[in-house]
Amino acid sequence: MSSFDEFDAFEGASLSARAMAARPSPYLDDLNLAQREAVEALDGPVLMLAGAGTGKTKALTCRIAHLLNTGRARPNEILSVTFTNKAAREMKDRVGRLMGQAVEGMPWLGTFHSICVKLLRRHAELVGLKSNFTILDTDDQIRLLKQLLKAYNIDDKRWPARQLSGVIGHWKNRCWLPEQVPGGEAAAFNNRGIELYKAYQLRLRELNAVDFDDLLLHMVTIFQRHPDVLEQYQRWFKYILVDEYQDTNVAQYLWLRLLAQGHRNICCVGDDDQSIYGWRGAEVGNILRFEKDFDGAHVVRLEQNYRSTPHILAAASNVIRGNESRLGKELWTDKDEGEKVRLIGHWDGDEEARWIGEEIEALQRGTRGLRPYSLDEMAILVRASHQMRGFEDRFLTIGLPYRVIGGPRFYERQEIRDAMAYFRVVTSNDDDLAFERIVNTPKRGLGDKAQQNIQQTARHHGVSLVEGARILLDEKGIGGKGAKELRILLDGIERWSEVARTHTSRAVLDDDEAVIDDGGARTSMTHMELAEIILDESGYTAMWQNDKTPEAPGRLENLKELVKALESFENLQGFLEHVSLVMDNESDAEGAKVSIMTLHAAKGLEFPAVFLPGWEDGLFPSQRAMDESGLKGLEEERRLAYVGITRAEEIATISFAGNRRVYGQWQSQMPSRFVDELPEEHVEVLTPPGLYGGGYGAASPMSSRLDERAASADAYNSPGWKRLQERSGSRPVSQPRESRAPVIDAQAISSHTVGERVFHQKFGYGEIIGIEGDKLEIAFDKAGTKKVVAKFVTTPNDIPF
DNA sequence: TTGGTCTGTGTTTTT
DNA sequence: CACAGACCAA
Repeated sequence: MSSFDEFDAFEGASLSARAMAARPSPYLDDLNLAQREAVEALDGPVLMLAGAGTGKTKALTCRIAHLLNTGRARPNEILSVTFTNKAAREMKDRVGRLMGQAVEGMPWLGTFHSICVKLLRRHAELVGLKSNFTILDTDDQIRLLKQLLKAYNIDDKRWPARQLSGVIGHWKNRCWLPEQVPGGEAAAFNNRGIELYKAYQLRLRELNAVDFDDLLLHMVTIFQRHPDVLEQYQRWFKYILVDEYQDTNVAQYLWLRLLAQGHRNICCVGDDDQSIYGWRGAEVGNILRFEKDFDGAHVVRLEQNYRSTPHILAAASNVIRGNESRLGKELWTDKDEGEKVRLIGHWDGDEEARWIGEEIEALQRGTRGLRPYSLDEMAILVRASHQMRGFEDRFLTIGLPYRVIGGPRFYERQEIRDAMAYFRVVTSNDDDLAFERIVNTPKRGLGDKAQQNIQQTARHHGVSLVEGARILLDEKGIGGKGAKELRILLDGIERWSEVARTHTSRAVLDDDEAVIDDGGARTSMTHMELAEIILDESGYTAMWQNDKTPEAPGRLENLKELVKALESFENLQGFLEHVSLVMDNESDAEGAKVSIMTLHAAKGLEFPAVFLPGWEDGLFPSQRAMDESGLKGLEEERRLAYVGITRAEEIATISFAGNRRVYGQWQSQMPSRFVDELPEEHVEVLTPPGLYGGGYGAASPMSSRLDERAASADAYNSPGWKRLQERSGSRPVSQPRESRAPVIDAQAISSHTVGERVFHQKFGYGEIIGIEGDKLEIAFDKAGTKKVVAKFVTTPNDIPF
């Protein structure tokens, strides 16, 4: 059924193994003692505790190289798991480089999910699925659950599908099948959670579909119920490596333990201090418990840091010291001292954004004896994504190029999901969830009622929605505009499906071009052309072409990109199989830009200069984390702080604001408790230009509870606050708002007039309502009134007057 | 069926 | 404040 090329027969083992073992291992010379120990301890369980920036990936890839080089295993016998595709790719690259391109494949180096898909496609029938099952994205999942709630007559306003999805996800992360959910959880989702979970799983099986969590859950189930299958893989995977072990959830842990049970050749790499995904099921306990789970485990600590200066490391260490349950690690470096961690308080969030913008420009120029930094070397790491807006707004007005990392991923975008839904329907006509998504996109006059009709007909006849729709049409159960449009759509699907079927593979030359009989005219096309035709004929492309919102051109661009991405696949089917798991967001590489991202997104990255704004209690540590998870939550927040600080190589700048607009309301803020955990001797307190000497809480509106807190003696006595007061001293109340003279672009001034219609990259169309130097005040059609720099605005000539 | 207005809500996110 | 989802009127 499926090809077993990853398992090709193993011949001449001992001789080749011996020949391999005789090879030199030059890569070992590059390692420090601890790294070398971790690489050379090949057999038995190994826990590599790798602190931030200690060369973990290096050790991991060398270990793989060593396994191959000593002939312990061949590339296809090593199971090597990561969490992200990016990490998997990087490891593949680096192993390839170490081995001199000699490593073809490493078919089992990948994410938990992509490896599980591969395995599950082989054994799908053991959990009642066909091997061509579809993987649902979150949209599909929610839609399915909504239908379920409706069927169960549950008010989805009081009990939203999102919440149910969360509950089920939580259980799946723990590896509980519906019948295994413990009694203590029975009250979940209004006492009906377990019942609904069971129904959901049933429905998924009917649809021949799985969600992301199922990929692991099903594999664990299969391993547990079919010892013969498990044994086959236990024998095949001679060595197991796991990256970011602190992020594994129970399901992943069980999966690994089952596979490692035989030979126990498992090497887990991780850092308990960087466990920041507890809220989505990761169990720090997995790494804390490792030595108990794997008796006689060899524990290696990587503590020499190659990334940051001593001041930065000291600051990070001192913060993380506040956590109770740690395996214990102390990072050290032989780097020169460098700059102290810089700490600065601001009047409010706007001030903070303004200051950081200026500081970035100053670093760029190279000031105070520091080397000049390129924008690519700088990053702003925030706790919550809504903090990004302030920086974006500010950077847009001053014309500072930035890039936001970790926004909606490419394949999560509406237009990409829509397009993929079209492809899904075409490749498998019975993909009901995909059909549902596209049946009225673009608008075809097929609203709720018509769709319900189709659903009913389909269910009544026990067929797919596409089939049901056809029956409904034939029975004249639907009329008017909808009927006509539906007919066109169904005919289209039939036509495209035919092409997709006849056009099987690009790899086989003879089949390269599909030939369809189109009213006597012979047409041939590639699957890329087919994709374009689907999007055109369905009216989907036209929908965005007619859309006047500023995002529309970008969406069309993305669709083009999607079609281009098809090129590297054999056919639509092959594309769909991979895309849901593997597609990454596009890297907009052109030009140096400051990166803005969340602390979570920053894990694993490093930058010479890092800004950590918004260190205020309630924001960071987040109030919610503390309310919901108490001390555990606070400790995770603290690890987040640790991750943030350790991203910096040379300069770390922490800041907080005394006032911040939260949900439109001004609130006064207290400095984060983490600020007080910074070691004073490694911190330099900076003074913002124009910091009021008067104090933070006093001048702010007395409207909220937080306000009272800030205005109380407590706030003034907080050490972080005191320290700032001492160092910054009193200053006159009036001060320049801008420390730099505005640069005036003479051309810009002369080329715009009030009342003119203009176009802006980000905000779309708008009308100029004011001009101030080189800044234009523009009332945008969609984005409201903003001040932007004139050079970012164009006068479109296709707009009359 | 559509689109507009209203109401409620409001971390972190990979696959 | 800003956005999504629900609800209601045409």
